[in-house]
Amino acid sequence: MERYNHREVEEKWQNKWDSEKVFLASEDYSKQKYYVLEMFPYPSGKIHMGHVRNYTMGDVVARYKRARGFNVLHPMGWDAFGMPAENAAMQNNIHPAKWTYQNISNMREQLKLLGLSIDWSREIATCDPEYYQHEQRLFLDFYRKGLVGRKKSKVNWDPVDNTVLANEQVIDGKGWRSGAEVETKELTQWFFNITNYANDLLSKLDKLSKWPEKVKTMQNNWIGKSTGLQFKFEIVIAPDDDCKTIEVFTTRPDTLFGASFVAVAADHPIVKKLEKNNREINSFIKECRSKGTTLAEIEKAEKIGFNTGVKVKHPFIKDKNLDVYIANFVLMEYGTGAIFGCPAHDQRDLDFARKYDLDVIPVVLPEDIEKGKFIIENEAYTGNGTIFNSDFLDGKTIEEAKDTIVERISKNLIDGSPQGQKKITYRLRDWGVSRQRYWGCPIPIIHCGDCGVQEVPDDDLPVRLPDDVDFSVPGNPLEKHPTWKKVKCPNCQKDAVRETDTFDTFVDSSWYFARFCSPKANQPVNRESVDYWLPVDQYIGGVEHAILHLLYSRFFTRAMKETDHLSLDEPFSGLFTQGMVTHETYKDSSGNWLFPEEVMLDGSNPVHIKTGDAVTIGPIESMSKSKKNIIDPQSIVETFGADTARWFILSDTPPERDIQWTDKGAEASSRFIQRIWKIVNDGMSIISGNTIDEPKEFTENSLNIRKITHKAIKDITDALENLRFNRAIAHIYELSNEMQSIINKNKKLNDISELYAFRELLETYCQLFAPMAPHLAEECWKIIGCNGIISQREWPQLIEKYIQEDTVLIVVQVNGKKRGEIEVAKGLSKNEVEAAAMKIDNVSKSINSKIRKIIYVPNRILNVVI
RNA sequence: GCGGACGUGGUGGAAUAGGUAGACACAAGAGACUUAAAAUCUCUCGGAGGUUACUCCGUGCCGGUUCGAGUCCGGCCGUCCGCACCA
Repeated sequence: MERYNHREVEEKWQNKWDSEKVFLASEDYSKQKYYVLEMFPYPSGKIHMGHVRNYTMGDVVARYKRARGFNVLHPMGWDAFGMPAENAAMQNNIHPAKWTYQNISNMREQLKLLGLSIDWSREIATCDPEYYQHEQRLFLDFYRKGLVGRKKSKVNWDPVDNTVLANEQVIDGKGWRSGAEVETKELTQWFFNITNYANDLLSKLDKLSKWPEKVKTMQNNWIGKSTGLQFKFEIVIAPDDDCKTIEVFTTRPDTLFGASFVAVAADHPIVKKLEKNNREINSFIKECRSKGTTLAEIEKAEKIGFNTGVKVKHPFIKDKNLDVYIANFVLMEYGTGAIFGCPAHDQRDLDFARKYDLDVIPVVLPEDIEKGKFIIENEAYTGNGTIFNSDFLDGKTIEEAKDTIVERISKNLIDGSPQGQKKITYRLRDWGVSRQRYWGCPIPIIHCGDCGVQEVPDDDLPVRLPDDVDFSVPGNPLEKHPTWKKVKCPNCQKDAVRETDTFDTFVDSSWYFARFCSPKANQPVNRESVDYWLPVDQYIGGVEHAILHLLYSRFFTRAMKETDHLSLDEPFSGLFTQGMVTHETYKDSSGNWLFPEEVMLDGSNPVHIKTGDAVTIGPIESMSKSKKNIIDPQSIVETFGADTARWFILSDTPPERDIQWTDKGAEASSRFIQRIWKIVNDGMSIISGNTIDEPKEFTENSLNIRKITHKAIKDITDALENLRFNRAIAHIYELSNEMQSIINKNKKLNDISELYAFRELLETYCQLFAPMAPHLAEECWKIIGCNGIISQREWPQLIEKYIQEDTVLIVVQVNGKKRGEIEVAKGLSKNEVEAAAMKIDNVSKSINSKIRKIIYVPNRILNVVI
């Protein structure tokens, strides 16, 4: 027997699959389809272990479903627009397109080495005008349907580089390149009106039964539906005569009598008026903005406020006025950008009240506390109770009080309209898609001084990115390009300018799954194709996309339905979110990170290979370039082969959890690949290579072999159906151990039924591990003399009768503790099992008092309670 | 800060419906084969006690429900992820 040579074998079968077109999806729409998709990669240059994990999982599903007879669509493409290409252009003076396409071609080669069963004929890259022209078409279709709008929004502005910064480019409030203090600036930008669908996106989550609960919960919270009261405070002391009211939103109208202040966002319209001739307010607002633009930063920042001097009238307490503060924790994006604060029953309001010495008036009394003894210290009371200190609400429950307030306030009229009404608010905001960058899909709009916003006419699509761009000066190259933006207005033919913003790359990835169905269609999608292939049956990717990408895709699907491109709402019927790949980290004595290949073990002490210096092993973290704890998949594939890499990445760790890459584990996987090869070869020799027709009768021994075979079919099929790849592999190990022991016990099999049973086992074995280690499986299939390509074989059929047992093992407990076990015929009565159990010495010994009751779970457990 | 998850031997993990905790693997140790090594094959492997039979303890911590809890409930501790311009 020759040692298994992964280099030769893997290349051979990859070529064979290619030349036989084994993995092309069929356009025969009468077949039952299965669409499996992994989130497509950003072409950063090299594949990483996260990709290996993601694409291997998808590949196992694709191969398994193909074997189950489905017409499988398993495509691959590139999320090819984005900032890194522009950074490369600036740093290395290489054109973003050139950089991107080099990376794509490099990564494509690397992916091919993994032996993925991908239909490469459908490959797409989002930076290709062939792709993005259709995105422009979709944008215009959405625009006409009112799904697109323009509004002002804030961006991070680097005043030195004169450029907009992404959140990740702002480090400690400073620009990453210039180091300048980042400012916030308002720009008019394009938005998709995702909030139109807020309720639909929320309510249809329930129907996504094959999505992880946690992702649905996260989306649910993200959309953040809340029902409350929106009402106007009348202003008593105003900044000017135009300001008559401030409108607030609250989910706790029942606490209105506990209100002690009103707070507005720093960019509330009223603040803009106040700010004009007030230096103090001006500097306060600057301070608010310096705390950062992300939600996390804002909410982590210390709660600060500024008393504006404006006062409003309490709607129900005569002569009571509330001070209006500007507060950094009130957000313009949510509700009305203004709130009333009830410190006794909201922690944030309480912290604020303590800081500025405001009244704390409790209005909800907990059930078990007396009125006089209920004191709020430093913890707000948010629980249930009875309303008090609240005039006409006293004695009511929270719910009753809410209803009463809503009713009363809607009857108050201000200038003839109700002072307030019940209102549903969402946390979800419209999706800002404008980016002031070059390497993205141009937004197909023309701005005319006279006619305003104009669509680019259909005949002029696509709007292509210019090739000749200059990255030597900071800022958007499209803006700075000498000619590109200069066009005639399609309406009046006068001079006009193109929109120089490009799309957020999330737009590109919000519909690529639909494009894969008909990647060459001359409209965004071909209706017949998408109607057949969509939805994606199994989508697999990182949990970091649980909210944005998935929500945007769900929105796009709805918008494409409304514009007659699709006929469904939900793009992904099954979703799986995989964990990350982690590795130990290493640091040298001066605290520099080291690559794993720079470290070796001297005895049990890690040392630097070159210098011999001691190395500290740090915590296990997800692989990242900055910490250098990365393992290059290509070198793993070269050393051990693709099957080993695939095997390791699927073994042991459940797919949704983080997996730790270890050298030992990779070596063990490699050894196991060799072991399979040996078992198959040894197996062939104990049946002397025989092929036997199915005999009429089976010996006990051969029935045992068939039991092993069919038990394995059941276990591995179950595991794969549920994406429990680690368990599928554990069952392969188990099966291998069984086969090993048959081989050890029998130098040669002679009985016809045993020969038949063992050959069945050998063939089944190869088929069962084929989705995980496909190259090895093809080669083994050939060695055992089977024809054709195993990747095209039908999945082995489970025959139930071979795995049926007539006896069961029943555990006998006394007071819940195991005291023995008995093997009895299946389906025995409680009395019979009881009698058998009492015969066990250890059981009768431990029953030292009267039996109180006996619990019997048929065929499982008997518990004697004394 | 808000939201979401996770926590089981030296290690990764298994336990599908509340019913034998530790499948399978890694590491470690012992043995067989070999002139030797590698490879391969076989066995042991949560802790404590006991010659064996077996007993007690044990799934982050504290409490609860139950005949029975890794699994369900309440509270805590720890770790990780997301937070709208990274993709």
